[in-house]
Amino acid sequence: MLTDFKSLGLSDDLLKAIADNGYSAPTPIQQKSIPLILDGRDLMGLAQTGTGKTAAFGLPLIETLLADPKKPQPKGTHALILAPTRELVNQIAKNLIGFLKTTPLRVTSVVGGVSINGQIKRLSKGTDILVATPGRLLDLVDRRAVDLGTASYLVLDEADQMLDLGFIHALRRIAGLVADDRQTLLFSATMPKQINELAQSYLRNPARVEVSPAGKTADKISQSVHFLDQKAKTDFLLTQLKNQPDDMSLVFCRTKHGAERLMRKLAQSGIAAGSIHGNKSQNQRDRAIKGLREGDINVLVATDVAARGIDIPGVSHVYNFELPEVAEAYVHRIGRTARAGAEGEAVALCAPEEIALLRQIEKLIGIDIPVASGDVPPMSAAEGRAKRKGGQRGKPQGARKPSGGMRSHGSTAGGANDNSKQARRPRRRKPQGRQSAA
DNA sequence: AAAAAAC
Repeated sequence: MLTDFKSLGLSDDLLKAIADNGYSAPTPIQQKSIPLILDGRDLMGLAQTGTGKTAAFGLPLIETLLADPKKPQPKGTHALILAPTRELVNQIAKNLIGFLKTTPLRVTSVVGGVSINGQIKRLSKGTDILVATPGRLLDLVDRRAVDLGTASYLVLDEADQMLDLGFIHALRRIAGLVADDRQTLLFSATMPKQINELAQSYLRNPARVEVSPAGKTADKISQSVHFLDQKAKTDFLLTQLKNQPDDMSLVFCRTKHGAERLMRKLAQSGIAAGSIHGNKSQNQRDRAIKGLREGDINVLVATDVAARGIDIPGVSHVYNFELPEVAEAYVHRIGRTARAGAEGEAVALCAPEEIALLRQIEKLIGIDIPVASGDVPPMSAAEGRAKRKGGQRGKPQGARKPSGGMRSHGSTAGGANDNSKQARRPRRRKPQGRQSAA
């Protein structure tokens, strides 16, 4: 059965904008999310990479704001969208602007790494939708350049990362500043169980839309793994890249230094390569992505700054030159290819010391990645035990456990069995206040 | 343990 955007409850103006932007039929995450959001529900939306999550929250948000009789206050904003990297914020804003051409709504994006003055000036006039990275937003809050109290919609893109250690502090502060009776929307392709629990405290009577199990990789990505020593990886990658001179590749490394070093080696060997990581200026970062997009380079070597959300059409290969420490990052990295129905290839290079990481990734995505070359290293006794036991991912010491009491509010002391699904506590029925009142 | 995110 064919569902179109019109039947999802969007108005004619927006339908025209959707068509003008080249969208024909809504994706499953859009079909399921849009009516719920228009209905005013809080939402947890989980869907594979490249299936249109931005429009899944952006379109109903715009529709709602168009119907909203309230005018934004001076310096105020109606809706706040947060994302973990500057590039992703800018991309979201760009997508939204595409839908707003025929409307009076204003989108403003604020990120670090660029002058703050223009952002202050724009915000002084108020905005309907504000897209931001957390650090710069809080800077603007401290300068009294933005009033979040008028924001009655909060969206967290890449929600599991926004709720993880590196962002949670800023996020809590921001959530305490937006309107208490807001509508909250969380979206991601991954949602680890521990983070999901924390996420619930930001939601009020939420609907959950899960198009496929969280962590599942996109269908059109063909995955493989090569086993080889760390020192053999560079030559291997060079051979691969030289065999596909017309393809567009993204190569992920574990560290900024490693990414820079690898990019130089590739460039010395005649590959048109660039790099992107947090040690580069924003200008350099933007140029690197633009370079890949416009064909000045074929290969972009990156850290996880480029792992999530970034949409570069035409990326045919994603190489995991080093496997990520956190299994979820693998799902996002390879999700830079095979977007919007395209096909793509994900190639992992696994050194013997990375085998445990590989097994964690396979456990998360629910498949064994086909071995394309090299010998499968023998499983150590410790790994054997861990795999048989199943259960815990990550370090036994609990490196990713949220610190302090940040998630203690929900589960009562003791927290006996975290695996008991729904049975444990009745907080669904009795929605205690969300985490928001600072 | 690394990366990201403010100056």
